Amino acid sequence: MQLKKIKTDRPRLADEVYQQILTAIRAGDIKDEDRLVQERLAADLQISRTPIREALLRLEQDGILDSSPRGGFIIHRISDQEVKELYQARAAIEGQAARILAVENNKDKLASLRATIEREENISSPTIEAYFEANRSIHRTFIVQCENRYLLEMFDNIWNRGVGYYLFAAIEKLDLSKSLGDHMSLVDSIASADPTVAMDSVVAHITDGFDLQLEALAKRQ
Amino acid sequence: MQLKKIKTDRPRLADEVYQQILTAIRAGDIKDEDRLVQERLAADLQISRTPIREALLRLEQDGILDSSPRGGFIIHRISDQEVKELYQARAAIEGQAARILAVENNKDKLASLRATIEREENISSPTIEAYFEANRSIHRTFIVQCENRYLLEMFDNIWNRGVGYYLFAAIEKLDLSKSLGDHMSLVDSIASADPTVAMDSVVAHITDGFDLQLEALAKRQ
DNA sequence: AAAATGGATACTGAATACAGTATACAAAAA
DNA sequence: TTTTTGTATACTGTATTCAGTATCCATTTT
Repeated sequence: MQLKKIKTDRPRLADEVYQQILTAIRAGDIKDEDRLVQERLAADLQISRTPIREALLRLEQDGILDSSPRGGFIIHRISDQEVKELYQARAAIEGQAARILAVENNKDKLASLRATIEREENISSPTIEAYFEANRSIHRTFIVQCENRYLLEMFDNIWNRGVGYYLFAAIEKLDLSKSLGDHMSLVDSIASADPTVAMDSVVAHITDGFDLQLEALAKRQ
Repeated sequence: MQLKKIKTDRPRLADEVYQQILTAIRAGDIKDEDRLVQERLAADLQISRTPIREALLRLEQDGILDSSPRGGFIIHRISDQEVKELYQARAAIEGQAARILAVENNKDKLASLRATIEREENISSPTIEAYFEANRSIHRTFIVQCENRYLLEMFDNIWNRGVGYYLFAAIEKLDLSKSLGDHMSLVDSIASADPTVAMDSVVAHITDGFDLQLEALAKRQ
C-alpha cells in the first residue's frame, strides 16, 4: 500500500483573507469608495487583526489596493496612463508566450488551447464578470502552456490589478462572436511556427481593445 | 517663498528590514545555509518581531527567500529550469522595452542610455558584485527610459531573484571589454527605429549569457 | 463667510503574549 | 546497531495591547 505524503505546509489565515478580498473585489462587492479597515474586517471575520493586515499589505504590494489618507485601504484608482502601461506589459508577457509556443509548436498544447477557447466561450450567463473571467482563463492558458512560472506570475499580477475594473474585458456588447474568432486565430498564428507572426498576432489582439477600454473606464467615472 | 509639501507617508520598519536583508544577500553576507529567524533578527536589530516578519514574508512572496522546514527563511535554491525561465522572462520584459524605445526613437533617451553605459562600465574594483550591479544598472536604464512602471517592477523582481547568485552576471573573467561592445550595440539597434531589430538584438544579448550562467551555478554547488 | 485652532476619534505600526506545531535529539526497545 | 518513542526546544502564526499619528469636526477668530 502506497501512502501519500501529507502536505504539512500550514495554511495561513492571511492567504485566505487575501483570496476573499480579491474575490469580493471581482464580484463587485467592494466599491471604489469602500475603505477596508483592519479592525473592522477583523471583527467581521472574527479573527485578529494581524492576518488581515498581512493580507492587506500584500494586496497593496500587488498594486490592487492603496492605503487611504482617511485610514484603511481602497481599490487602487487606475489612470489612463496606467492602463496604457498595463497593455504594454501584457503585450510583453503574452507576446513572449506566443513566441515560445510558436517555436515549440506542440500539437497537443495547441489542441488544448483550442479546447479551452471553445469551453470558455460557452458562457451561460453573459455578465461582464463572466466575460472577464472567460477572457482571463483563455489568455492564461496560453501562458500556462508555455510552462514558465515567472511569466505566469507576472500575468496573474497584471490581471489581478484590473480585477476591480474588469480591465481587458471592455466590449461594446456582451457578444462573444467577435471574441471567438480572435482567440482561435491566435492559436492559428502560433501553429504557423513563426515566432514573430505569433507574437505580432497576439500583440495586435491585445492592443485592439485598448481604446475601447479607455472609453469603458471613462463611462465608469 | 514656495514651501515644499512635506511627505507624510510614514516609513515602515518592515520596508527598511526588507532592504537591509536584500543588501546583505547581495553583499554575500547571507550564505545559502543561513536561516533567517524572526526572533533572532529582532534581537539583532533591537526591534520587535512584527516588522521582521512582514519583511520576510514579502521576501518570500518575491521569490527571494523560502521558509525552511527547520524554521526561519533561507535563500531560495534556484534550479537550472528556473534560470532558463528567468532568462525567458527577461527577454519578454527587456525585449518589449527595446521595442517601445525603438518606436519612440527619442534622441535624448538614447544619449542618456549611452552615458549610463559608459559610466557604469567604469568599474573601479572588478568584483562579481560590482559587475552584477553595473550590469543591472545598465539594463535597468533601458526599462526606466521606456517609462512603464509595470515593466520596471517586473524587471526589478526578476533581478532581485538572482541577487543571491549574481544571476545574469556570469562571465569568464571580470573583463568588461566584451560587455562594453554589447551594450552599446543594443542602443544602436534601438536607434535603427525598427522594433523587431531592437528586440532581437536585446533578446540575443540576454540569451548569450545563459549557458555561461548554468556553468557558473554548477561550479557554485 | 472663511480661515484657523483644538480636541476627540479612528486607525495604524509596532511590541508583547500566548498557544500550537515541527524538528532535533536523547533514551528505550527491538 | 537500527528503529522507535518521547520530550524539550525552537519557532511560528495569531491575538492582544500600547503608543503615536492623521483626519474630522466643532468652535473660535478674523
